[in-house]
Amino acid sequence: MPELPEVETVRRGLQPFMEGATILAVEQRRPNLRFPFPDRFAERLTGRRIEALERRAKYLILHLDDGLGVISHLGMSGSYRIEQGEAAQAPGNFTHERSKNALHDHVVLRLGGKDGQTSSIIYNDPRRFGFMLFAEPGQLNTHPLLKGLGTEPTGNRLDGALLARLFHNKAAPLKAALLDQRLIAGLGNIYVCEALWRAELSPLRPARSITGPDGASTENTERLATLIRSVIADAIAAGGSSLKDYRQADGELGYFQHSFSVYDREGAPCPRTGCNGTVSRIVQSGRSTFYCPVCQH
DNA sequence: CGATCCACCTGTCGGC
DNA sequence: TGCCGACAGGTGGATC
Repeated sequence: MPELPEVETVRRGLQPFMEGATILAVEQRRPNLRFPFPDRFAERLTGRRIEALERRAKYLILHLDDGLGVISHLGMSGSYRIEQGEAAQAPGNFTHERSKNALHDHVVLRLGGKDGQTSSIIYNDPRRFGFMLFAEPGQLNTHPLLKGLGTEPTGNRLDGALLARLFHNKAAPLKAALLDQRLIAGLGNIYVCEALWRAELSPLRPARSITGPDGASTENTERLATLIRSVIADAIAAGGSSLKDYRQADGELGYFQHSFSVYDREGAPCPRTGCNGTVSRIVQSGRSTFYCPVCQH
């Protein structure tokens, strides 16, 4: 269930195991996910040291000691889990009571940490919309999947003035504009719905209608920018709090159980104090939008 | 060019 | 119970 906050939560969970670790072995169990694995995938990873694990938008990027970049995207259903100890010693041994979920374990990385501990990092992805690709040394910034990405909604670069510039002359509905990764990178269906609800803005409204003439900042762009940042920050903070038990009994990386104001709450009363509206579900660009038609204008 | 749709997959859930 | 359709957190690529 990965939007930016979930991917950041995964990154924080993997980082202590990955950074500084050496890749001892790689098991690639099928030829492709959404895309074919790169040629010599396992071979080029084996023996390398992982220098850093970075997140950009919804992508995870491993930086290896020979300059190779590994770009990992979780798609709709991808997840990583960490196994330590005996269970991790036998990748491929899933014949006994290992759940049928193991059917979708597509990649296993055996790591030797700087502390001498070994671990297995397992990528699972039932729908296989995720992928792993290489960026050759020095090519990360020009990689086709990364070069067009817009501004991160973390930090302070996303403000009302930037949003106004991005949306100036955009006829597309706010919902579609906020999902456009070339404008803001990392927002997905859930947090777009939640941010628009917080900002009391209708997802149907043309993006350009909240900017001033000539793309000037307005109260609306200021408020929306602020609330996008806060919803993402809140979600990351909540995901982070679930990190303490990232390794559950089954070894699954647990996602924070979000409680949403509108997402997936069709028919529920609008939670805004003083609003007597009901959460609606409509379809925009083929995807569900949840919003309150009473207080979002 | 920009804006819109579809395709890619498997799993789950609700209705009959 | 079983079957069937709708739907799911994303995005590259085809098409207009």
